[in-house]
Amino acid sequence: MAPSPTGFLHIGGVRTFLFNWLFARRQGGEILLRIENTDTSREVEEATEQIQRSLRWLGIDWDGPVRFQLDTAERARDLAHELVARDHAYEDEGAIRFRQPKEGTVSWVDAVRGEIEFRNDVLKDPVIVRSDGRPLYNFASPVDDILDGITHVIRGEDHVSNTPTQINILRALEADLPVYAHVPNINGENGRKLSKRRDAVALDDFVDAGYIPPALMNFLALLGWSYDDKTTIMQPAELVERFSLERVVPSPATFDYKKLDWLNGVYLRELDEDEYARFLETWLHEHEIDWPAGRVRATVPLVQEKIEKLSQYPDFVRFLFEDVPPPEGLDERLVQAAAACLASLDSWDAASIEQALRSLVDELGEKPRTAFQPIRLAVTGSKVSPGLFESLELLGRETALERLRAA
RNA sequence: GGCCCAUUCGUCUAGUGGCCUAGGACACCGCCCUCUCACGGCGGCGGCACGGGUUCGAAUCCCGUAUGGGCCUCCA
Repeated sequence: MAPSPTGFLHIGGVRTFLFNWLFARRQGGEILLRIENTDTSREVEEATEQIQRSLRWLGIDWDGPVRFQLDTAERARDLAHELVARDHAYEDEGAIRFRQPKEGTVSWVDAVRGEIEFRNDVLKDPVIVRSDGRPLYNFASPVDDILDGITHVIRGEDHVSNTPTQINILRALEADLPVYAHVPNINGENGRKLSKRRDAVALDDFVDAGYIPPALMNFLALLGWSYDDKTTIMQPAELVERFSLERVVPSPATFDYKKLDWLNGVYLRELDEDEYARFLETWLHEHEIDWPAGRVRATVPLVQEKIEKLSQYPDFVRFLFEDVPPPEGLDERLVQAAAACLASLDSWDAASIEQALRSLVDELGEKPRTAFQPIRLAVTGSKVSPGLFESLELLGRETALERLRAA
């Protein structure tokens, strides 16, 4: 995995890394994280840290220390001079250019796209070492691939046209070729390139929205890859067990945020309540919402089936943590009858509350559907809420009665 | 403009010449369940870009066209 430290990690890049990781772990191989920082002018401070943090959040790891491309600059320079000595490269205004073969073709069997062939005469002689002595990506990258013993290069399709040059360089260096796999791009919802302005693209945006790692990983894995014609839900371990480059499709995919929402909901519902509470607490903490942990934990059974993103949580249960303004225009007779009924209840639990309110509604000759709605509105301040009886139990008798009387 | 790549329901995909009157999932619509919302169940809508070949037979192979994309930096 070889990001350049020019900013936050783009979701398309995350997906490419995921394929690298799934492949390496599936094969029992090693995966390296190499930061391609030869363009010091574009380097963004913090980016290296942030990239690692994002990958770890998703659950992607790597073997050994992080490598930096600049660390091998000297070695690359030496090899460039060697190429000059052997007439495979030449000096040009202080820089060094690689001399492409002038005839014939260069081709490789791409692990996702099959055979790809370029004519050598359309390839330009690329600068491989700048006049200031720093190597450029198209040279530093294959050189590091040799140095690191890279067997498989899995990267975005935007690198397809760099590949013939890198292969020619590797051949001039008399090195073995790695297997190349060029995975498709990810498009935004309009089928065009993901745009920073219109689409959520930074991994942090997804963390903020309240997606959880295994759900996002599952979703990303399915963008351009499938296990078979039926299976959708796959935990990280299952993805590792099943991944193969042969089943990566060559055509670009459009990011479907609604499907991600659904998938995240599936994962959220599968969590046990304590895990769910931990995700909630982390998310709330990061958004500086300071609600008591015990009560947050108590809301879990009320919300787990209802929301599909953690970011929907605060609005959904706010009435349990903060005051609600008394609504206007409710059926006063009904609300006050409910208050009286609940005031005289022996035991304050959801089952008793439900039983009492149901018989009240029955006595009044109302339909449950229409009768419970004003009560919900008085108690939660909203027409949409968790289950009414469970909500009342958790709210406590005192507060519940206050709100009913105020309405 | 040159080179390279891609093209199955709105979206992600299954499909590697007969198993396809093209399967699944999300979305959407309808019904059921139901205290709202959700969950769940049942059903529905909807697709092989186009044109030529090859073949007894093509979503699958070949050619062309169209559309979309990538790259053409002393960026990565």
